[in-house]
Amino acid sequence: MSNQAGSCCAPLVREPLPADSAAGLAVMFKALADPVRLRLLSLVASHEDGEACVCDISPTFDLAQPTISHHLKVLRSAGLMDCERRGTWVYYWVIPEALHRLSTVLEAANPVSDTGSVTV
Amino acid sequence: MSNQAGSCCAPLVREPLPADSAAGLAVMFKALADPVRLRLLSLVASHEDGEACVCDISPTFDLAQPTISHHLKVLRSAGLMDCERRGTWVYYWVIPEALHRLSTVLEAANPVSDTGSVTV
DNA sequence: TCGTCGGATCGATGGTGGTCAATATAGATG
DNA sequence: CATCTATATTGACCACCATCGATCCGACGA
Repeated sequence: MSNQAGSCCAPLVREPLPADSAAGLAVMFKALADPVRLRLLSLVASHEDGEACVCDISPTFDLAQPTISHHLKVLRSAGLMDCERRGTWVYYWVIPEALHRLSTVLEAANPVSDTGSVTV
Repeated sequence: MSNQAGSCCAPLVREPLPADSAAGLAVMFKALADPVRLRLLSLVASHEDGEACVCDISPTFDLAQPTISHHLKVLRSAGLMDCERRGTWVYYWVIPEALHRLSTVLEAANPVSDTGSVTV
């Protein structure tokens, strides 16, 4: 839910961002606006097979277990991750398309090529 | 300040994000975690010559003037924008390198090829 | 069936953030 | 100097959020 894919993928330096697109993007950026969640995302994404169970990544943080669970839920609600239960453990993985969309939105008009010349 | 350029530019899906890098990135993502600021950034960046004075973009929002000023300050403190006074008006512009860094960090390892197969 | 373990949910709390009215500052103009 | 305009700063208010302890649920093993 809350995935308004499609018209919100133009780099925001190219044309003014519509208000509704901005609202949707803000939800995702808000999910990234926390050091713990950034590290959680990175740990899961860079883990073997691109997925990890909570017990693998929890010990990395000096945080109570409900706090980790809360952050994972935020990332999942924002559409950045998904999870699945396998027996006793719950595995999380990153949704690459979500990251890709955000990456595209942030692309600069002139991606700092090595020419060094600016517009003119 | 708070610009630790260099080691924080590897896509976070490639390797676990160090805690200090995560803290720095979180500051920037936090600045983007608001619809008004996303639209402000986009309006300025897509404006003529890549810069705009506050009076150009303020009327777009139904917000009080101090609120706009506050959001612009957040974006500037995060290193995403800079500004300069020219006579009566203050002009803002986006720092492309900052956007580029964030864009790089969010790059997916496998940019969603159509194969659908995972890894291997 | 019972106890244990992994993980999610609930409720509370302290801190942070978005917003505004009021005020201050800086430049332009008379 | 007086005054107007454009923008920033201050202080306050309310909402939201990160965190925790307590509790609950689902799966496994004895």
